[in-house]
Amino acid sequence: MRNLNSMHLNGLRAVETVARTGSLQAAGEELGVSASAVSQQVNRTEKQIGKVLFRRTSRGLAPTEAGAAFFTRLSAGFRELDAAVGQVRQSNADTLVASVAPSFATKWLVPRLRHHFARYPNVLVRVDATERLVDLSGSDVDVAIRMGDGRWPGVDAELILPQQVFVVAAAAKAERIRSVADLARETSIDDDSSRMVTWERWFEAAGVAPVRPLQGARLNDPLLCIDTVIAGQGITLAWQLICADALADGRLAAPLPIRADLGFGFWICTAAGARPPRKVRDFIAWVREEMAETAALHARLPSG
Amino acid sequence: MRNLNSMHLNGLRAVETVARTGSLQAAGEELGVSASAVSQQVNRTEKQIGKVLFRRTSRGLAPTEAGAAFFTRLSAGFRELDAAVGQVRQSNADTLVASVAPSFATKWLVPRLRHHFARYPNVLVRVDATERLVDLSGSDVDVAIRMGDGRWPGVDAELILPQQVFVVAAAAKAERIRSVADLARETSIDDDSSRMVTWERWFEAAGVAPVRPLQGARLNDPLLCIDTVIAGQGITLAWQLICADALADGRLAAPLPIRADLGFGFWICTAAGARPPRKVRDFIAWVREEMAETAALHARLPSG
DNA sequence: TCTTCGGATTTAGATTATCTTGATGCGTAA
DNA sequence: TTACGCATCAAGATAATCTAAATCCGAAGA
Repeated sequence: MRNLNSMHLNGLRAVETVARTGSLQAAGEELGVSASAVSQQVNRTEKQIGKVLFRRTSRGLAPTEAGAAFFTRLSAGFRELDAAVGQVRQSNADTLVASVAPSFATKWLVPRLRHHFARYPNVLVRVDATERLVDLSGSDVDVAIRMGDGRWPGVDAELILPQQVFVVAAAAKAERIRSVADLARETSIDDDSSRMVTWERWFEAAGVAPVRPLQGARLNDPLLCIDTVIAGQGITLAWQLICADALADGRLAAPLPIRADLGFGFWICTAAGARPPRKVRDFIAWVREEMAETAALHARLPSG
Repeated sequence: MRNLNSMHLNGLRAVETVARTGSLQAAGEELGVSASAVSQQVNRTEKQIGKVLFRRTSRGLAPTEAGAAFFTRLSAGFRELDAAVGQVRQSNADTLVASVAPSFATKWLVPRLRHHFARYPNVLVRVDATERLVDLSGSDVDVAIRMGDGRWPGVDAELILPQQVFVVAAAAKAERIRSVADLARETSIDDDSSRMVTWERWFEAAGVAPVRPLQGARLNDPLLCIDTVIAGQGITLAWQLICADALADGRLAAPLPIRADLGFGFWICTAAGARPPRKVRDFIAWVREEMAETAALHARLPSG
């Protein structure tokens, strides 16, 4: 941008408009300023460029030939800018950005996205899979689905899927676990990506005397924990969403009948106080519907 | 430009620069303002667009995905503008605009232009053939070649080809004209594109008693007059440049031996007071050289 | 040739936009 | 925890830009 940085862009816009409309008056009208202002802009730009761009005639400004090629490219440039602005503005209307945890994206959202597309073909859903709790009013994220207790500042949150927490183990290992006391002999694979699910809180919510499983790996992704457990490396505390299919097909088992309610689940969140636009309300309604099936499935999960 | 007219272009430039450089500081440096100023520009632009374009991180601004496509097009647009400005600036160096009368362009300049190109292949000469006396400092015209007495305000003028004025007629008609008195029986085809050449001034300069030729057509182009005279429609006052070839090949004859000096000729003019750039000085030198041949040719012209 | 008219330009002052500085906040690295 | 880098905010200073009215200029018409 060597040439451009020393130019007044508004001057260039004035020049382009004058070239296109043929007079200062018309250009001024299009730009919403007086003809005088346009005149000054054009003159300044001519000075900056070092060439006379218009011949002043009694019925307006006519491009000099030196200017003709210039105006063509100027117009092309401004049209491109215009299109860029138009596109990014419009993209508001037809794309929806959902920020979700990677585990939720993998296990639930992405597999169902084609249903959403079938119903709302005009809306492109972009999934922003991140651990980070994004600031809904300070980013381009329209909606977030988060695991937690629903108490976040600055968001309106609706509980869409309550979750219980229970012990899971690979099928072979599960047979050795008949009671809570047996946990003390097992190695625990802990997820530290969330502060919500801990053995302490689980024993407390389950209302049983705490025992101490052996300390195994600490991973920062619940799905990683599940995979590690499936591989027979130990046990972990899980909730329905992340282990439903592994329980259903027998790769995992829930050896104990205790499903503790830690008061958490999945919430769908929008920026506080603002009525979400249509596309977001549609998306939320769609999530609720799909969630109904998921919740029913979870209720039928084998355990104990 | 529906979208663009409501935007601050400088804001867009700020956004583009930040996207490219990755931080407000760097962008500010490139734009020559403080980081704070860039921050304000970016924020305002985000407000105008209605979308958050950057994620604020502790080591700079990172584009949101919504922004990525936008920045691509923004950059393309600004590059186009930049190229346009660069081109029109540079075109100064390698094109030369010469404003000449149509008759001079046809009879002299255009036929010789290929010599100029042969010697200065980098310089594109654009011939602006117009009757109008252009304002050399208020247009993109670098040099003008004008017929007259050299007294024009605002230009530095150099006489390159003095011209005499004499009576011409088609060969057949010329035989009937033996003396000035015979002119009274002829029809005169007058050029009124210039005030310089009139029968009154010619008789005065020739120092002979005026007679009145019959009034024929009045045309606004000396070449048109010549053609009309060649067609046998009458006589006219001409000067060497416009009738040299017709005299040489016999289509025209100059029946009288009087070549009146009206004090006019062709002058090459540049904007007053300014030393012309190299390309213009080269052009003028070239014109002088070519003119030497032309003047020699004119001296050998048959007459009387 | 004179007048008139449409448009461009100039000028000065008023109004806005923009910038700078210094303070503040926030997240990462030491 | 502190320190650092960077973004942001706030207020005043500065500079760009606009408007209005007067003026200029060339073309068309009387």
